[in-house]
Amino acid sequence: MIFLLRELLKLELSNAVERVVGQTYSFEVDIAPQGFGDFATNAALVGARYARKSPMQLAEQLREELKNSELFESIQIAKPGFINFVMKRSTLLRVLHRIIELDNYPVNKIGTGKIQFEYGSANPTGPFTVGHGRQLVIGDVLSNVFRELGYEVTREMYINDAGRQIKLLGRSLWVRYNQILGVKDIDIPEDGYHGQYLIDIAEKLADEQKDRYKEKWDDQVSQFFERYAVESILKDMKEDLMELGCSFDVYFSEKSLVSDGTVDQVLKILEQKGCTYWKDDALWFKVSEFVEEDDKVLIKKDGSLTYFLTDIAYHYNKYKRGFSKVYDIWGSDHHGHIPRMMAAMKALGIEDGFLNVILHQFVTLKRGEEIVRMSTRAGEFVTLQELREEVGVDATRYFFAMIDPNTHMIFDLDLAKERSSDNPVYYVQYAHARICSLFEQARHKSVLFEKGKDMELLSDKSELDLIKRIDAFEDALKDVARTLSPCKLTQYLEQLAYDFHSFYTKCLIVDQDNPRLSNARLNLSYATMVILRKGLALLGVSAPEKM
RNA sequence: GCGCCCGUAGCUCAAUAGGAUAGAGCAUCGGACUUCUAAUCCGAGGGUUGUGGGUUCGAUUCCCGCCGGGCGCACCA
Repeated sequence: MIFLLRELLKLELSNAVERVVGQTYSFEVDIAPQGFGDFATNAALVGARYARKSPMQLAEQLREELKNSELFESIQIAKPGFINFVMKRSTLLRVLHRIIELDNYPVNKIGTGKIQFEYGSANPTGPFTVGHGRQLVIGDVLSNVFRELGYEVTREMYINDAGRQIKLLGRSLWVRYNQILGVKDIDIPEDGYHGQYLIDIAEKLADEQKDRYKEKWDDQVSQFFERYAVESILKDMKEDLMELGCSFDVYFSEKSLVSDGTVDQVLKILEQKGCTYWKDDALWFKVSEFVEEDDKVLIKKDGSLTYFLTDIAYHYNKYKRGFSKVYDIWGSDHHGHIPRMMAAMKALGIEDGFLNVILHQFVTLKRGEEIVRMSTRAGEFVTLQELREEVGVDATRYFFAMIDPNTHMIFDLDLAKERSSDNPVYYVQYAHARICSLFEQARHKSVLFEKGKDMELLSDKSELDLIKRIDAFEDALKDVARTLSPCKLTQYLEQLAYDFHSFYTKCLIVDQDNPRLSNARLNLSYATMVILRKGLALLGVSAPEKM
């Protein structure tokens, strides 16, 4: 049974449109701007071309058709052809009753099927940077929202524990270890890892192993240092994830794709389809056959595998696991990787739409007037941990969620630190804390809170605005899913908090002399609280009862 | 040179699959606490949406050119 206001309206309108125009088309229903009633639709504007009438004429006909509906108090038509609806108060209250009755906002489970979000994937060659933080938060929030909408979501992190970078990491650690043992004339390779964290790890290692590997280097030693470095760094990374409130269902090892034969399988398929060839002692994939890009190497002439090859294998593995769609979240510097991955998907016979890539732009850090340049290899960056410790988990998560992934983001550290109380997260949290204190007050003053009663007494504009906003929660979630941008949710919550704060300022909620009106307003506050909690939980941000 | 993304208030960002008067926060100015948390509310100022065209009832949004910025263009990942 439909109880959301906009859903109800859309249904009635669709029926009317079908009767009047004789066909269906998509249109919008929104909360109307100030002075244009409760809700507004562009149905007549969009439909004008199908109906072969002017928008105003069509609007008039639709109004006539809807005249007898029980939902509306009145229907007006405005300038180019908007139809504006004033709802009956009893209609507005339906949502509220439903939420109170369920003690929850029942989101329509429109999602079907198994999907996957892959994010936070990083070389285990150093701690997470703030850039990773952005990606982690985007992925985590999107996963939460898709799950809320009914999808079966797997959160996954790909661990690039193979390849040249890992060898470099092992070598870099070995150099640090030797430096600690006093070996001179030994330096980290030019393109190796120079960060302080490797010195820390080397110190621990030197402590454990003494001079066992001093000035000794062969394949076995190399492997030992690689493993030691990766394990140490992974441990720190997982701790970081826990602190940030990000959990994954699967940590997928790149190495495992070789050992379990997936890579060979993929190579065989590509060869069979004639998508590969040998040139200069290397194996190439015919990217150019599928998209306008140059061919790429799969197996290097030294026999080692490229990242491209293992990534194809990884996505083949995802496909075999039965996901209907997978979403990869990558930094924008990887955008060049998209066309060739799409080409590979085609070559493997995987249907369009399976692989979806969400790119996020870089995070620039600003300290004072200075832009902080960041590079993992040079060891010049601010870690996610430092950021989290400076501004707190709630602010970190909220800040990353509130900006569209596609927007280049400037993170002002001083601002985040010094003016932390100006962060919008506190604005939303404060609304929740205020509601909690209202119930405290009600108990204190012995004002009775009875769920689901007296709500017909709600009539102030601020009260009705708040109801409409509560109603729109599901649309906010759908917007997040459609645009793949968590900022739609933070924006909605700020709107909701704003509507609540206005209502709070204008209406005395706990009033001993007016117990029934108080109860009505407590019910409205309660419904608001339900949404705030739910929304903040989806963001992974706490909902404090006191501030 | 080619490709991807971006350009909106002084700053950080929004603006739903083209919609009505382009919105918030910070900053600036002026109001509101003897009554539920002033981390709040009410109001004011601040914009030729980088720029020039095009598409149409209507463009911040779509298309083309130009200017400016970020990022790619590896047998790195």
